[in-house]
Amino acid sequence: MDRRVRVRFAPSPTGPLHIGGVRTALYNYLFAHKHGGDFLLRIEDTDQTRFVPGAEAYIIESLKWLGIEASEGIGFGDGPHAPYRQSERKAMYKDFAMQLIANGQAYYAFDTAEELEQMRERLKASNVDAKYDAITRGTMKNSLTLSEDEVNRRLENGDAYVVRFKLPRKEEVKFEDEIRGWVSFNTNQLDDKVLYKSDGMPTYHLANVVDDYLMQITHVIRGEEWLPSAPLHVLLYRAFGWENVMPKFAHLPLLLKPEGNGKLSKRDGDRLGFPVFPLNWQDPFTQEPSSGYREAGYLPEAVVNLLAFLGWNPGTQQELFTLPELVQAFSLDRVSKSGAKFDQNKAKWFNQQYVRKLSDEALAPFLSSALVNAGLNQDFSDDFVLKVCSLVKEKISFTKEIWDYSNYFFIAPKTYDEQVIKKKWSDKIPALLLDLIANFEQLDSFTHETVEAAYLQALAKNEILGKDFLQLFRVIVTGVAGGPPLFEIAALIGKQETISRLNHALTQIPSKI
RNA sequence: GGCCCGUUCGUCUAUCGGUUAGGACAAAAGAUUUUCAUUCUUUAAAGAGGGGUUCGACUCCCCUACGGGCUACCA
Repeated sequence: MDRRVRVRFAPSPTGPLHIGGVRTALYNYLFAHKHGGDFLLRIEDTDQTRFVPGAEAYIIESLKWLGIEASEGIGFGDGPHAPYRQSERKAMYKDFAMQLIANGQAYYAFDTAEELEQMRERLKASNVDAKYDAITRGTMKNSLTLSEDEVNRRLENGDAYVVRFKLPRKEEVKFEDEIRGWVSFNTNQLDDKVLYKSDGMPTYHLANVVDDYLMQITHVIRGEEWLPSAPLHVLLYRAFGWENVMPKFAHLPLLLKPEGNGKLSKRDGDRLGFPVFPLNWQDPFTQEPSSGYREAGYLPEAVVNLLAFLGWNPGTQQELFTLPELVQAFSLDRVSKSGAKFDQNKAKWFNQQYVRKLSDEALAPFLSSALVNAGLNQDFSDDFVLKVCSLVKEKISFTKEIWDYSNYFFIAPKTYDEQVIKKKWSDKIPALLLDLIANFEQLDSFTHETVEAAYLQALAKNEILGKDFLQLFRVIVTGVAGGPPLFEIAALIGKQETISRLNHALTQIPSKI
């Protein structure tokens, strides 16, 4: 039985999507495209208490920024299974819960929070696992212990109830995980999970299984944190009689904190010195900001590439992959089993590779927006900006660094690298600068070749060696000790500006020594 | 605590019983670059521990240790 591959990414809108979630979405996307299938985005908003305004839009914007486009679902155009937001599917879950009750696979439970608490306290005191299971269910207030009349009375009365799954006793549940191989659990360890909550919403377990069934999902690719509840899901498919179309499971290794302990969490925010979110985010309740990859100067292609390699590799030496290339190369059996720590250095390297590949035209907007911020955007031509990009491109690792490395093209330096001044300035310098200025004045064509020739001529005349002056010359023109080839910088900023900077140095620097 | 999953250089990883255990990032050294960056060359760096199975184990099995996840009317 060959079914069209259909996978889904099903986040909860409880905050910004963190990169672990992004990677899960990416692997789903890659898998779907690899097999010519569908990738859908479903929003699992069954917990109304944790709903965060803006989170859903954030998730969609993040995926779009990264190019991880869904073929159907919220934000990407509804498909045949709309709605894709579980809160809007609310009505249909109850029927499924009732179906299970009718089959004797689930039951009503009327226990209050206090009663549940008491039960747990009691069991803990006697050193027994505190769970609502085959043993304890007989001591609680549910449709298994209460008379039919009493249950009906309570239901008619509108008493609060939940629907719990009646877990079979001492049963070995096995399934073959696409990444981990055979995994088995004993139902003794599990509890009678709530399937349907007293607020009329399903829990994750019910909604997830029902929706995956209805949406004809063939592969469930999700984080390892779901592994312990996978047997419950398997049992649910059985209880519904859907075992023949049960999706295959693939539980992804977790993304760990770089400093060692624990999985990367939303709460890590900026504490780690690198973004854990794709986009900037501000918590609507606390106003607390969190930074994102986009704003930190990462390119979406780089983020996709580096995330793909956290827990997967192609088995070849190739490390740089475009999204289509990843689709080609991806396979679940090359996903590793153990958690991966995020490595900031490697992330930076990936980004650097992509920044270098950028055309000047593609890089220019990042510089232009910095110019707008500096109020200088009117003063320079597109062509000039493009040339600056070309010169500075290989110096930067992140797009947002471009201004730091190129501001002297637009603004004459106000300060000079002190170490270089201290080391290289001497009494012979002013005369040399004067000659340089004179030579430059005579140039009709101000190119890096003519500038260099004029520079060499002045050096020779003053009997100064290049190694004693070039870096000082650089500092005089740019203010800083490093950068692209100096004569090209001079040629770009032009004759007048270069001369003006020399004059400025002549008047400013001697007084500072 | 219980259950489940995992464990190769500092980090991401290759290896699917026989290799001098390979690559990348980071680190160190050198060359190139008038500078910085780049680039190139080189160096250092790993199978958690203990038992088996086998002619042979990083690879298969068991135990221990360690790490992680789950243990809600959260997902």
